[in-house]
Amino acid sequence: MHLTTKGKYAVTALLDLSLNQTSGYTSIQEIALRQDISMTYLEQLFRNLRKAGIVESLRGPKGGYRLTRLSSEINVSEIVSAVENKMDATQCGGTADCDSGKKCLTHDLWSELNDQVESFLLGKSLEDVIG
Amino acid sequence: MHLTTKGKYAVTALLDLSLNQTSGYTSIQEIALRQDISMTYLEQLFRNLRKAGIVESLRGPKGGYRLTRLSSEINVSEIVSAVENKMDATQCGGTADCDSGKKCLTHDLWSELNDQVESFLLGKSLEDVIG
DNA sequence: TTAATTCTTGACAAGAATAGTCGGGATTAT
DNA sequence: ATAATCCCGACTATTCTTGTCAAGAATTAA
Repeated sequence: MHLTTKGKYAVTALLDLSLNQTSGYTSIQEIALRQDISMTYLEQLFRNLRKAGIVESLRGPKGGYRLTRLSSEINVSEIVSAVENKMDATQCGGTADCDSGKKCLTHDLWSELNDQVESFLLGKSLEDVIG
Repeated sequence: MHLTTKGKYAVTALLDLSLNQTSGYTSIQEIALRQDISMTYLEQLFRNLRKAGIVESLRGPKGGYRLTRLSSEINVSEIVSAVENKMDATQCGGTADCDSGKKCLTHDLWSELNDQVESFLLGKSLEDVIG
């Protein structure tokens, strides 16, 4: 299971987007400055957030990004999943063939842990986090 | 948050130890063979498990490791903590000074996630995992 | 006592992943 | 047209994981 700065930056950036929401779009530069995150690195993350349908973009002056949904309709799990490689804690990636075809000793343990984390993050919307 | 093969190997090895418990000690080689884990890598992990007071060792022939407590009295959280670098999900490591002295936007979120994971793993003893 | 076995320790190395950079291209408001 | 901004792919540096290795210390069995 990995939760790295990728996921954390992404959540932070979207919270920033949510908090400073105007009628228009917010540029990556603004977010990068406010949250002290490398701008070019943020660009990479926003590519994935866009592919995942969490934000939409407009190019050119006055361009930038905005949320596609209300902040109450976007949960942390989908944000993290969009940018993070593998949150799955099982060795086999969930296929349960971790011990030469069979389930290994610890499969159910890590699988349960996945469920715990997943359901916690699913239940947290951006709005919830803002509090 | 990191959960890597270190933590998983450690739990697997201790489960193996628990399942194949005799009156004496079990060598790392046996465990490595049964669980298909690099022996020299396991040695490293057992150093930490020993420092953490989870296992005790005896050198020489008939030597090896054994649990210091009943498997019902050893939980997964302490095993993972013993070998894994940082399970803490917050950027600041819990000190809450993540945003130039103040709590960052996401501090409470990751802190809560920590608690979730921690309490889940604390509640799982080796015996529980064996089922 | 000697040899074999096993843990103990520290240093080293390969590979992968993260974190971040860079240069150029496409699009759009003004 | 020009400047702002997103878009994309490739590249690099650093860190972490995942080991390996060699030498040493302790213990048991013969």
